[in-house]
Amino acid sequence: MVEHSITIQEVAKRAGVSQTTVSRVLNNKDEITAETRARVIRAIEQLGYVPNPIARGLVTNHTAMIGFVVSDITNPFLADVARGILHTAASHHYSLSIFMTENEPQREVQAIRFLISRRVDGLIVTPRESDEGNRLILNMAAHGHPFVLIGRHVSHPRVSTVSTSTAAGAYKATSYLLSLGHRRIAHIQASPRMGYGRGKLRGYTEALQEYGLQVDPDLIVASDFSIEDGQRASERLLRLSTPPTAIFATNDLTAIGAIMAIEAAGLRIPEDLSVVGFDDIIFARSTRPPLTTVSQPALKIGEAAAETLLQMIRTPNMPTQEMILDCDLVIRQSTSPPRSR
Amino acid sequence: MVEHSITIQEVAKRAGVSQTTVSRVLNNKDEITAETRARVIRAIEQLGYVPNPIARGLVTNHTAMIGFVVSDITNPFLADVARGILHTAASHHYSLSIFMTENEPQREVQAIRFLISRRVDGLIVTPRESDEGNRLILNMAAHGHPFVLIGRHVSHPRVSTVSTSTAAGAYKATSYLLSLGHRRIAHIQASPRMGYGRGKLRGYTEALQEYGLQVDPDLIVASDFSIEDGQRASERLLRLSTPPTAIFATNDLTAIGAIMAIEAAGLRIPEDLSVVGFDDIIFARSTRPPLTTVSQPALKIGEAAAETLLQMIRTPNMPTQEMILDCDLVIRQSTSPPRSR
DNA sequence: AGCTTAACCGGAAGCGATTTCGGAAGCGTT
DNA sequence: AACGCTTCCGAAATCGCTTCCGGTTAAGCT
Repeated sequence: MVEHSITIQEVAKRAGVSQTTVSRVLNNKDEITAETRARVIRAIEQLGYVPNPIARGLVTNHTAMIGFVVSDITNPFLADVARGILHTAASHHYSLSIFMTENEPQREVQAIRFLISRRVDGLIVTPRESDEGNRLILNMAAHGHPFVLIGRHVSHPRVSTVSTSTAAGAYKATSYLLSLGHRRIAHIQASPRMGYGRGKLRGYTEALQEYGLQVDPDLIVASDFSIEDGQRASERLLRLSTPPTAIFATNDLTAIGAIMAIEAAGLRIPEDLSVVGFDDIIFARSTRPPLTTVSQPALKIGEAAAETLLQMIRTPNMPTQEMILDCDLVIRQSTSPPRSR
Repeated sequence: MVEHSITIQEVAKRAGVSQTTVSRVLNNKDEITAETRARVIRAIEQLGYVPNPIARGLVTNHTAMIGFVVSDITNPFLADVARGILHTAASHHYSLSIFMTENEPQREVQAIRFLISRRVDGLIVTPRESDEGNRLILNMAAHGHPFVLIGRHVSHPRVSTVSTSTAAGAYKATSYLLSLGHRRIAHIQASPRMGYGRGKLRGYTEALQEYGLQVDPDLIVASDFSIEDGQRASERLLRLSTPPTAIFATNDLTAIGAIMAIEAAGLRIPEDLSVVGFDDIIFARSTRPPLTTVSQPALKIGEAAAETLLQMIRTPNMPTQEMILDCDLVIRQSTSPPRSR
């Protein structure tokens, strides 16, 4: 249905040269007289010729497409990561193909397979972590497909990682709460099926231990990365016989859920309960009170991921990159010393 | 670098048939004996063969990719639209290529050109509206490329539209404020460079006129679709000699900005000032007070857009579709009668 | 038995680019 | 004048698939 678009042949004919020559000026290879080059360029412009990347891809085995498999584009943090990827991909004339897994384990595998069958030149994946997924990644990497993983690690020369120091971030957050005087600090943890939460738990634990505190398993609850689930998790916490005086949530979405649950219970933040989140999404500023949280450079993560992926595509035996970006505690008004000691 | 992947030839050899036959079972065309078909399928499975869509695309002139040009994937409303598109695209084995314009006029044109040069089978675009963009869309549609536009209209047999009754939604919102007793109702309008705000202004105006009120140009301010810009716009409103008692914002982002500005000015919501937004993003629930807003079925918009695009791709001379979905006022706690009359 | 027809399958062309190989022309050197 | 190098360009093969056209075989009909 789409009308015939002009081919390299027609350009060649018009310029009075061979396809070979046209191809050469297109990819400016080899030497070509300034004059013929000019003639070809003129023909290209007159005809409005645009090379067909499909045909090109067939022979070069490159598509100039990268794939992004993401759990949930609706999470503002991940949307920002996507924006970063989009930026650098576009600036390198790469297109981005997105696939959402909605946190369903087997859909990660499905996504990777799908995008590879579409012949993307490389893949960025975040953030689930399943054994099956890791196996597939390893397998595909062994077949030469480059990967960059965000926030998780797989050991193979064709897979790089960009992540953030989430453990350090969690440590900062928890320490801050401790320094305010809190002793019963709950942690809303990423549910095991999300992968991804190990570092934060470690940072949380270390901070507590440094203060000579035991971690109380009652104070650790699992949640999906959503407001609703954060709400549910917090309700469980509030029902405890001796509830926490502070909640450290695995991300801002769950923290927002916590805020809503706390408010619904008729308690006040931060007077009755402090809460801190993770990610510093834009909406962390618009809660009441504004959310204390650990910021992650989402845009930079995306850009870095895309940048290293493009490098890996360009140079096949590049050594694996391991980039770790910093997290910073940003203190707003959802935290204060506990009411009574 | 990517290892050689097996081709249809090897499958054919292994199954002891011709490529033609393999191709036929792949696309289940023509008649093939159950027995040969089984043999071919077995060969495919044994070899783990996956057809190369690049090669296929070269001859069929279809890529099974659709393009999505979006102003800002970071806007939760648009992220939800994207999710809807992703859903139905994936379920039809189409992949989605996303391009962001960041609301820069010329980048819309760039995005459309880019995606078409990549040979996508069709395009979904939202929401900017520039003359140049419209011209290009018209031009490309005339070349047979199918489009579906979200929230805007271009008249051509190859371009369909899915939109929402924003005028009716704005009318409901404004009427509600009027019924509460408000008379000075400001409107934060989508800045002209965003396109897209005409309907809302109309609904707003009609509601006012129905109450016998003039629209006061001082009460209409323009803003980009961001929290920050909504904040700035609201600050201007608050500096008015007789400020409004209610603000109807063009979307939830600007409404959130309004809430922040109002609070920063030491005023209370809804006692001193009511605010209503548009879209009903998830974070409209997490502001304090929760935001009264007009909901739009973002997910459905995306799904409908993708669905009609796929239909247009499948049947070249399908009549244009015009789908209009409903908006509903959802009343939360950011609105109340004005303090004094 | 002989002929038509339908069912099933294969050969080869072609999609639009890149790339290999080699040829022609121009130039300097001996 | 002959030779060898560059420099510039073209012919043709190739990538992996679909599709057109036609051939073979078996079934059906008279």
